[in-house]
Amino acid sequence: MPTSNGVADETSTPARILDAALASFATRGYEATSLDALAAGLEVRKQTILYWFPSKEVLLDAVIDRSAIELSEALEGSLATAGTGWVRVEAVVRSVFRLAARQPELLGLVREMGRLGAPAATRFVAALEPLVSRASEFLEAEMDSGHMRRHEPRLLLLAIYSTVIGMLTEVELLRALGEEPTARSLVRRRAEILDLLRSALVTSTA
Amino acid sequence: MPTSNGVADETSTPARILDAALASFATRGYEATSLDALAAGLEVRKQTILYWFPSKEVLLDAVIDRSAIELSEALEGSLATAGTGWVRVEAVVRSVFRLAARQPELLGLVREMGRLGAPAATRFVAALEPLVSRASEFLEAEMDSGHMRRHEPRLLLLAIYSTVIGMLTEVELLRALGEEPTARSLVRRRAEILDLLRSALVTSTA
DNA sequence: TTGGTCACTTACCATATGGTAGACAGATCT
DNA sequence: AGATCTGTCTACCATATGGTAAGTGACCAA
Repeated sequence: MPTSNGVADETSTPARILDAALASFATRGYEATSLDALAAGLEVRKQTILYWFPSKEVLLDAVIDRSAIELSEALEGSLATAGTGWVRVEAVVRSVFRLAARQPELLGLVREMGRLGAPAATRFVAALEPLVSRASEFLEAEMDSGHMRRHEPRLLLLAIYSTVIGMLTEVELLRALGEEPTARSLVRRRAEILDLLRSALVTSTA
Repeated sequence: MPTSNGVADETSTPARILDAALASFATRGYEATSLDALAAGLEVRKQTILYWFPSKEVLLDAVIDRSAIELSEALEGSLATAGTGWVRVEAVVRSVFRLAARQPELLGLVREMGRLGAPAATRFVAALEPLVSRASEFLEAEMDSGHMRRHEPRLLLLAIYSTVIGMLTEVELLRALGEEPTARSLVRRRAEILDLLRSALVTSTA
């Protein structure tokens, strides 16, 4: 049986397995990822993977858990920013884009989650539930106090989420639209999203 | 060799295969769909599928082609609506929601396309290219004539697309947010999207 | 009647997949 | 030194997968 704290070390085998699995799940997808291919990329036998994670599904769960934590930590900070409603929304969107530049696999996994069946998706959503609740409550409070145009808070959240994820993960569509995955393009996409959201949310012109 | 016009008839074997494949590709995903499972659902031997579509990839291409045509036909009509800029945008969004109620698999496939590798996604995007160009040009013209707030047309298109698709296909997230997939919920989601888009696009208050 | 085509079936097959059993080297403990 | 534990490897396996080869009965034209 594997030691429980083996995952902590960044360079340990289980940590490397998690990294590779996250990357492959995010790009190729869960079903399209084979343990053999994963092991080959790590220069390790497949059975080593199964030693640390007794099944492919357990591996997925581990990836989900770790990613949800990283995602929460990255966003909760910016969600706690000071300032009026719009400033805070902008801070969160900016931090998502920063995250996408630093760890694109994380966003890819988020997208993949929406596709996987109930067990995995539910686990992921459950892990992010506190973040979602806080964001939803924040939006509602800001609308109550008149800082933002009135919308259904949870649906607004879904709309923001979908747009941001779309702008960051729809690589084929972006290519078809002439947007290559460069840093410059990322900045343009961020500006566009912020522009759209501001005009949809802000009540009075600054 | 199969006869080329076998697909035309709605109840023919190839047409039924296409229907089942579309449904499974849209919900389970392409890789997670096995020809055996597909055949079992149709009460047909797997080899019958391979008789009409010589490989799984060819079957996917056929599904893509047929779906792209249906999608184009459904949207081109509403895109040709008369009226000012916003009215036409609203008409298109409404027709997408109508389509989602009638043929939810079609929207599911669209979502799946963004996930599949270059060959499939490219084929799909290419088939929809005329529609995308026309929509993009329309948006640009409306912005030039001052009917709409200025945005990057292609990125705006992607934003609208992402939001609509998200509202219609993010079933797990919607459930977590308390939105069950009922007809009533669909109406609320549509209202929310239209509200968001209107405030983001329309220049003068009506 | 016969020859051929069409739609589909039964019988196989090579490969890849997730997963199991057990051996083995090195470190750690007694 | 001997026993135990840890991490990895070699060897194997049952199953599922996409795909091939060779039929079979129905229909149809000559």
